[in-house]
Amino acid sequence: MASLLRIGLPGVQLPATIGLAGAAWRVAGPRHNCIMGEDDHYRTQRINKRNALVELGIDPYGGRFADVTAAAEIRARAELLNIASGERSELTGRVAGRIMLLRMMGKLAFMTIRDGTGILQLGFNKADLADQWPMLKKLDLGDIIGADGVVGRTKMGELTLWAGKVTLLAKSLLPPPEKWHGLTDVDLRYRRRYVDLFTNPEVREVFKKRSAIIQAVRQCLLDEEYTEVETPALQPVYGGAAARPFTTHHNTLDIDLFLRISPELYLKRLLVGGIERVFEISRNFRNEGISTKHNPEFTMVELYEAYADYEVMMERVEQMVSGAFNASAKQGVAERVTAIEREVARLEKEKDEAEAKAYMEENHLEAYRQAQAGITAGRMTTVFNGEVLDFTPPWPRRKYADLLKEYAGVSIADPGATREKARELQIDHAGKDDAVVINEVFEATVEPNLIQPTFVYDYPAAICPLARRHPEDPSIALRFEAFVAGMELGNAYTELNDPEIQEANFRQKVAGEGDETMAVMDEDYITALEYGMPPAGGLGVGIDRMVMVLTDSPSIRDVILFPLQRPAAPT
RNA sequence: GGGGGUGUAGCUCAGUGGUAGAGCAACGGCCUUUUAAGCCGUGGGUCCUGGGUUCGAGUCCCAGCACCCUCACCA
Repeated sequence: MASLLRIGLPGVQLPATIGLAGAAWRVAGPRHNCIMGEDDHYRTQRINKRNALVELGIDPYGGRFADVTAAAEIRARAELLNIASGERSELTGRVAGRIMLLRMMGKLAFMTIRDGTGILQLGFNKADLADQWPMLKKLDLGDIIGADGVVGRTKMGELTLWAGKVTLLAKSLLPPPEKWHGLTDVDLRYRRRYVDLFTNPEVREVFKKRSAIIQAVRQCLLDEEYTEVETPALQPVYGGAAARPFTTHHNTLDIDLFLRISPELYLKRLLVGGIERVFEISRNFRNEGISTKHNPEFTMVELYEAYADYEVMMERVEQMVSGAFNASAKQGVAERVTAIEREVARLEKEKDEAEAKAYMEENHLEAYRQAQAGITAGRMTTVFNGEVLDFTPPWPRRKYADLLKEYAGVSIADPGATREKARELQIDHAGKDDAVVINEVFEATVEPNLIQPTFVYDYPAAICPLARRHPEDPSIALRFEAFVAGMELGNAYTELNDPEIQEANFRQKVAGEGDETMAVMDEDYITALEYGMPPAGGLGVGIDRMVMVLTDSPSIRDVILFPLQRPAAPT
């Protein structure tokens, strides 16, 4: 991943400044409780420079800086002017951004700054800058500056804003990471995501895509006349999933509350209330393990549609993922191919064939080329963990029992054989219900093989207390899960709206589920069903995982800005 | 919780029981066309923590901590 991070623009950077509000900077002293050794000479030197700037009458933290032109806009406008190398144009502009690279050369200086749209080279010469030249020498990598100047090209042809005036907008007190490798320490990247973001362009791209994906999902549902709602995250009774909740306490009411593990039971209350198509993009909290696929808080879109069933929900999954694909991966694949090819070419030129080849393989160039070819042919192909995935609807629909037979070699109707298989797989099945054992065998044998997007439908009923039973086989529930890359992406039911069966299911203790059981009685939910809930299809899709597969991010922590971490040890 | 790996300068990383290293960054000097990257010089360390073995430990042993990967549980 480290080398991947360096695709694209060179990085550089510097952590944000903390706790320097008001006049505090005038007397800044050592900061305590810092994670790393930051009370060192790097910081001291920068504080000294900042103080020197104050002496020059400069506010080191700037202020409003109006009428800024984006770097990308400067680039686009310059493109139309056909400026020759070594020439300056008539085009003037004002830009602002963080100093990423800095090359001081006697009476001439170049900087590369970055704003939200990209990078731009600034050129300074002592004659043009006049009395601002001493100030320039007090600037460091990581500082945020503004510049006014005229657009031109250097002798080497690089687009450059030749600055006549420079404005300090924020002095940076901490040194940025190494400019070539960027910040690669995984722990530090998450703890100081702000540094990761301004250092590593690919990271910003992932989160821009995440935003675009969420927008696409929302738009898809709004287009289908869904209403977006917000339901409680603080719940007196938790439910809607098999998971352990976080507990908390409200002081005034003096009651214990749970952080929601799922919005399901509230959203279905809204079906009772007559909001017939309803969805929520909600944060859910599950007090369980952390892994590459699990963060204790994660984002789901859940939706419920009256008079529909789980087959309609399959179409909704395909619609949402298609929208999300077009909003993110489609462009991303082309960009990745270009970026990898560029880096391979550089390595071939500057290093050797072997290194270039290794890079090519490490970054799955062949898979990306295949995916791009697929897109050109009108398919929704992308790459995740080196595998080409094809999201083009319709996705394969496979019956749970058939897959169990295919991969585990056992019949869903033969608990004895299933237990035998469980023994073989070294799954502890003693004292567990048949359905639980079957599902554990399914998870062990089938799920890892579900690489391409696939709907698995008709689950054992005992593990689906909120789903309607199959009309012809009460041991089967009308439920499907969507899988991709061996990962569960979504889960859907034809919803159970019979209050008596629901109540019985809540009371049913399924052996082997441990603490993570869905059998938590919710009296008010039963009451709601007794008023009458329309038959409905319901669906939940993990947004984080969707972002993972659409951005080729191998860990869920790569798509969550601030994943949960143990607090840094005091120093 | 089990297994594997990592932890050395601000960052990225070398380091073979015997004086703690490189590149970038920083500081000083020179430099008007650089593209990660001019030249010369200088400074910079709780080698994750605590024990142990040893004449001597960054290196070997034990324990702990943090992070990553993986398995188990879950979405």
